[in-house]
Amino acid sequence: MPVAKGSSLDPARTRAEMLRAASLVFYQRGLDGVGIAELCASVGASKETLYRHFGSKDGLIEAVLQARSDRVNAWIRAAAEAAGDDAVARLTAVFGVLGQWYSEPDFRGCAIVNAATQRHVEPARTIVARHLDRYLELFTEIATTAGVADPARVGRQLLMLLEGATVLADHHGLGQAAAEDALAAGLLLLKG
Amino acid sequence: MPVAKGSSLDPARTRAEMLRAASLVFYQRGLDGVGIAELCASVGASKETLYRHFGSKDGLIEAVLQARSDRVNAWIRAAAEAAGDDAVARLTAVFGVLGQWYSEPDFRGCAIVNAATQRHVEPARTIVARHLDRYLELFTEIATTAGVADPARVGRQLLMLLEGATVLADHHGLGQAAAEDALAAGLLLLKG
DNA sequence: TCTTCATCGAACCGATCGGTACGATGATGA
DNA sequence: TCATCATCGTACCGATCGGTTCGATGAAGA
Repeated sequence: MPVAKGSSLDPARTRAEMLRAASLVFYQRGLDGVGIAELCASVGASKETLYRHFGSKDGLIEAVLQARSDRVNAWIRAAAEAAGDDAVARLTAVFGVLGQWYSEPDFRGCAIVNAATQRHVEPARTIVARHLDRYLELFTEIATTAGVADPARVGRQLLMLLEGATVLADHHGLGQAAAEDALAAGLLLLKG
Repeated sequence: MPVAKGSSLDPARTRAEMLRAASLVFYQRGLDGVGIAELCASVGASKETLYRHFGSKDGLIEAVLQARSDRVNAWIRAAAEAAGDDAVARLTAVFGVLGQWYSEPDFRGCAIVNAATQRHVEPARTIVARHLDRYLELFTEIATTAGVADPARVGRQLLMLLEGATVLADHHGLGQAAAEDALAAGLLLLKG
């Protein structure tokens, strides 16, 4: 049998699959660019199931953004920690994975920042603020390790380079080159 | 009499007023966040007039973005040129006006970049690309004047700082401080 | 076996949207 | 004076949207 009619699989599995599909399509076409009905059809679920899991479209969006923020943060953190304790090596590793990301054919900028741009409402603004805070924490650590005079400021400046590089990679076709330029500027900041 | 019923004023004046109102409300609430009917009501015009001037909502959006890009470019250029020929003074002037902008209570990031994020279609992407090109031209000029080794790269890095500072000012409540941090980093880049 | 529960699929709802059509109104220029 | 034109206001259209409801179906646990 292809798909069961009743309770098909693990409910948690269904929920995760919805999150995955929604994350992809929201990122590619925007939060208002895809409807609930189409989204449900794409994962073979019914609206009722979606609304039981997420309550509303905004609830789904919030869950999507939170999951994506967690995933990106883990990804960047892992790259930094795999590079060891040296500040230069860690920063190089971070912009290295960013460069990979920028080069993906479906890259469309930062999904969390993009979403907050489309929905000027509290939940989205809160999630993007926390997302940036986690970046900031990492960059401030790196700046501290590098022994710069004002690690907090250098952390903010590194974060600006990251976000700026993301915008240029998206809207100016720079791709990997954006990450390289940003890294070069970041290394200069670390040297003081 | 409050408002005339027939051809009220200069048609060009009506068009400009529509552009102004649309620019504001699209910026504050997003392209999909405001409908044509409400927009027309807010300027006391009829839908027929709007569609005669702009053809479609997308046509209106395109005109709004183009006008805003021109206005921002002129604003930044004027600030740079008023600062004289010195590279440091010019860069300081540019981030000075950016800091003012970031401090405005209704600041919501770069309207052109935001719009391109909401509409992944060609016209918007083209306008944002040209918008960034004009920034890049200015920053490359400044880098050249400063005598850095690779003015094109430094120009891109300065643009990243601008876009990154814009994102942080919007989503992290940094306001003017974002411009100051970005300027400090930019000055370091100009020194090589 | 019987009950409970998650699920599907489809119908349905009210609201809103972008866009069009039309009659009435008044300003402009011949 | 008369025709032209831009405009308003309103009604209307088809489509789409987020969200709800309901009967049928089947899996899991008592």
